[in-house]
Amino acid sequence: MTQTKQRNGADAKAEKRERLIRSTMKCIANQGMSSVTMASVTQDAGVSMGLANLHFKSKEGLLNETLAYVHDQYVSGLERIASKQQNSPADHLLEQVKWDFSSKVANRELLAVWFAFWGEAKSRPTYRQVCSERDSLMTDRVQQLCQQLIDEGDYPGYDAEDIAIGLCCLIEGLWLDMLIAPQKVSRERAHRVAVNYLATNFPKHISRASK
Amino acid sequence: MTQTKQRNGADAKAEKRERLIRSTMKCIANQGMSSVTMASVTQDAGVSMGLANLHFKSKEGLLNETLAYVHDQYVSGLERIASKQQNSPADHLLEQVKWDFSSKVANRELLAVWFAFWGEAKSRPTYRQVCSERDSLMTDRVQQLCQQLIDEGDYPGYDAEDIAIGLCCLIEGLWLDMLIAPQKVSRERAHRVAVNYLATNFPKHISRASK
DNA sequence: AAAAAATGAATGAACGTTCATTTACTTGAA
DNA sequence: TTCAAGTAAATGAACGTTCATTCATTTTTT
Repeated sequence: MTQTKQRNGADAKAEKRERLIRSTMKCIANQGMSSVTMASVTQDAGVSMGLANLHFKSKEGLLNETLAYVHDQYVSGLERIASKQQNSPADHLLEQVKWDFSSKVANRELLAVWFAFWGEAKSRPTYRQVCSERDSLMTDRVQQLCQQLIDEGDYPGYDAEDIAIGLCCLIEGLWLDMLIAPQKVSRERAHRVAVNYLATNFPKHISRASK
Repeated sequence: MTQTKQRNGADAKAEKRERLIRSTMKCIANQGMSSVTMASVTQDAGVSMGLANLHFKSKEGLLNETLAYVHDQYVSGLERIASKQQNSPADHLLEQVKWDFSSKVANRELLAVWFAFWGEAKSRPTYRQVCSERDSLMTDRVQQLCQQLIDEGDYPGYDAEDIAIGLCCLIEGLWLDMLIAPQKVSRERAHRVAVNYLATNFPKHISRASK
């Protein structure tokens, strides 16, 4: 008897939900968003076709919940890093960057899912809203930290928002290249490039060798 | 009688081809890749459904040719900038960045098309190959220019490839934010952020005010 | 007149959704 | 504890729709 069968109803329901979402992610990564079908998702999850509609009402619902799932995962990572007492804004930034290129975040399946939704964002306001919210949460926090560094050090002519947007966009662009050209842009290289960005902007606080 | 009808056969054929591709781009941007249909594309182009299959053999063929079309457009832009006699590597880089955030390149319809293909790239080797080729052409050129600046100036510990990848990824990430959050990342801001990246890395060659 | 370009209705495969039915779990009285 | 009644979860075949593709026919160009 599997562990599944020993759970009670509520847990089983939640587990099926998550299993369907994880299968959706796998299908998006392996087949592409435009080839995802309810049949392939439910088959991968090992459940009947009807169940997906029972839990998510429709395919659209399943995709919306999948985006919400990866969104929440990322946001809770942000929160977790912020809640840890950091030694300094610089360390906080470095922790953030380190996490953004950890295997939890920057693995190709998850990146493929993000880019699949980004690729549809222009024509789907629902997707765009969730994606831009993730973007704001990340940028706003980074901007605060950059502002602290600017205030501490002597960095004339620096605009915290521009620098924050630069870091966040650099990270997203590095993710793209990890997806498209993984042999050229490895996780290590991507991380190094992002740290270099910080080191070049804040030489008094962060060195190129930082990890 | 329209201009179309006055052309000869070969020109008319080429024009229909391009019109179908442009309609495909419009449909990808407006409806999303996963909602593009042969019916919507041919209706937008004002031709019969059969014609698309006549010219492109299949929907897959039409999408492949659409990607090739935007690829060729970008690459010829690269070539054009490179063929112009530039005063210096720094000017060349600035010209490149300026073009990357011109309305020709960084308009939301075209960006939506790029991200639609990027979003499917993991599961479609054909797309990935074309996309990574564009990436290489861009990065290689930027890397050469960065190397020239490093050789000219005194920039200890600089790795041209890392800096080049940084610039290219920053540009791509800025494109993403222009697509997802255009009210936050305008064309002007994106351009400024990219120039700042160059100015911060090469302070002896490029100033923040550069355009 | 011959060749090329273009049409669009017809075809059949693929897909999302539904719902009558079955299976599994929970509850509470004996 | 036991068991029956009630509730929730899950099934999957059937249905109707959508879509890409085809091809006999028409229109346009050479």
